[in-house]
Amino acid sequence: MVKTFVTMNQRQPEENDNVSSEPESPPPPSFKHTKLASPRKCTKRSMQKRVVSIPIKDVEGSRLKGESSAPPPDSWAWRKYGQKPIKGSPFPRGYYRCSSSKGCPARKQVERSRLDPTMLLITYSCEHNHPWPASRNNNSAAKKAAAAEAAETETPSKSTTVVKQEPSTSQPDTEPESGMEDSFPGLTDDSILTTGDEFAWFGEMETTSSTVLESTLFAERDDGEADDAAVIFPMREEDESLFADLGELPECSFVFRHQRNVGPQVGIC
DNA sequence: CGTATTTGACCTGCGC
DNA sequence: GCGCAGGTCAAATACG
Repeated sequence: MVKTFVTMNQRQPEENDNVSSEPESPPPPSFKHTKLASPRKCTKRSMQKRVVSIPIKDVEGSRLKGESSAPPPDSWAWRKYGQKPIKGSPFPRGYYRCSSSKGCPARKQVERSRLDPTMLLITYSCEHNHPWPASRNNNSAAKKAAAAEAAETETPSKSTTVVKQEPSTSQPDTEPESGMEDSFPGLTDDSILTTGDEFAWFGEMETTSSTVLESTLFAERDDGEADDAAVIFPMREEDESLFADLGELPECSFVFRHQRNVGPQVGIC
């Protein structure tokens, strides 16, 4: 339901490789067997991230064993590969790797919001320009997730989209009232859409009810205090046009069909 | 028995 | 250069 793409460009200013036509080679499937730096290079330098915040109640159906940060079900299979306590946060962060297909570079981190423990912050990341696997729901995890989602009886609600900053140290959620353009003057349509293709898969992410988008992209703002800023804005026409380009993705339309009954945001895929 | 999760150790990046 | 924190690995364990 979230339909914004964000490019992680938080370090070297010259890192325009996010929009480069020279895609970085995907990591070899075997890199995990070593402890070399390549995987980390992938995550830090050429990784795109997208942060989604959703109410925990919306994912309760999928939570297991009272886990504090169980991920909500979505169309992809995720395999947990780690969990770490985060400094300053009472809640651990879970690390998940995409298991929908072999060699899938996508990862996501799931943690509770420090400011609002009722919210789950989910950071999706994928190596820049790495194609998202065409297939999905092709393993037991995906099926389980789908089943959990199906079992979810809560009524989808709200259609508010929130875009906020999320610096690496994590920040509390606040709720400015201005729209995206006002809050993020440096953010152009280009800055978002240039990664749309690479993040096509993300348009498929199925979440429930309200959605919060958070991005470190905005952490580069002028005053530096924006770290704590979150911008909540209703999905509007310009936003729809912003996401319109993503509509060309066939699977995106799948999401649209899937959630067409939950509100106008489903049409902005 | 195969797969997923847990968890301690290890590695890397970054700030001081 | 050092220490800290975040991120990942991989062995052990749990689960279906």
